[in-house]
Amino acid sequence: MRQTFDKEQFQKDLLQWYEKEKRDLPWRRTSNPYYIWVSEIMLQQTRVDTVIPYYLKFIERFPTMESLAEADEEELLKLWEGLGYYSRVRNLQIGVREVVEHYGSEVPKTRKEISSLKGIGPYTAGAILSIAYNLPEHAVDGNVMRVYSRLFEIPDDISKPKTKKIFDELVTKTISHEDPSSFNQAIMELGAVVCTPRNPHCLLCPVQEHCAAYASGTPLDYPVKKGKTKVRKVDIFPFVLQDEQGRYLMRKRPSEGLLANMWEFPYVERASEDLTDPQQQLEKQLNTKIKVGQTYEPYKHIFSHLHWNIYATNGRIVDSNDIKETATMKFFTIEEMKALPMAVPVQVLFKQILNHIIL
DNA sequence: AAACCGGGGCC
DNA sequence: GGCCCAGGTTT
Repeated sequence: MRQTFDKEQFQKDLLQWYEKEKRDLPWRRTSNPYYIWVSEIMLQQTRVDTVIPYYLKFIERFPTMESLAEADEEELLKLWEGLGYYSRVRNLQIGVREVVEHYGSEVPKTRKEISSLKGIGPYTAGAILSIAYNLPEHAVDGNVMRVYSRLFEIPDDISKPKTKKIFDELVTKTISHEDPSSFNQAIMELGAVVCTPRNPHCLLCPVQEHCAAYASGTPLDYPVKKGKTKVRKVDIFPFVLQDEQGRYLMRKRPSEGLLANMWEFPYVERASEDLTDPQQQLEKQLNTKIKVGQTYEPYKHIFSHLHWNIYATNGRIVDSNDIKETATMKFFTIEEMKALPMAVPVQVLFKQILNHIIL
């Protein structure tokens, strides 16, 4: 650490600012470690404003760890619908079950024990320990790395796993032992509202005088991050297929991988240079004949690592006796479909169906 | 160490 | 269109 850094004054400036400016968020009105846990999982890679309504619904439905431990996965996924990263909620339930069964329903208070729980990595362990139990543990996320990389002009590439150790140690050295909970939340709050990626509000920053990058006029040079991921483009051909009774054929995705266990309209995918007919592909896959109807307006869905161009068609199964219903391939009525967890690109189609029926 | 895993907001 | 977000797990 550079010699001119005044740790005590830094903590004081930061905590005074936080006490005055902190946002009133639902999970800041509790120190219940289970509620903090839920909020931290939801906040992974997800913005505060998005999380708030999901958090309130989730806590209302599952006010205790015991109630969550007993929940059906389908209901969990439905509550999580639209948040993304659906394995988060399954891991959360697994972790909560471990606490109920092996820790007497008391969230453990050591990094070693809490880190052993499913879905709790180094960041979430530190966040729960500090926020709920007021222990001086580091909780380093993207915000913290950005703030500290500017405070100390850290030249290391934050996309490299090895670099994280530098930030863990810096936070451990500088964290307030009088109020670790507020300290960690204050750093994250600072990163969220002041020390932002593109437009840092340095003139409003409570720790401006402690910031090496500000002194050098280089905040935008930090954090150092490189490494691009190129997105794969795929054409998706979903078929909205009804049987003779007007029910819709839905398919449940595999239990692992992209959008695990979510429901979808059966689709085939095709690389752009492939010329095979999607309808024939699906007929072969389902071993049935399809009478196609109309096509929907094509639309896109962007994942961080994948770019879907979606060309949907509706139609009918010529003879629904061809389809042997299974746990992962069934006909549903509209009302039944409303209870199925569907990812956003699937909901786009479902909403079109609902609108068409009303008209 | 690198790949995988959603979705939305912002510039 | 690219980047970012209160990351963790798997390979």
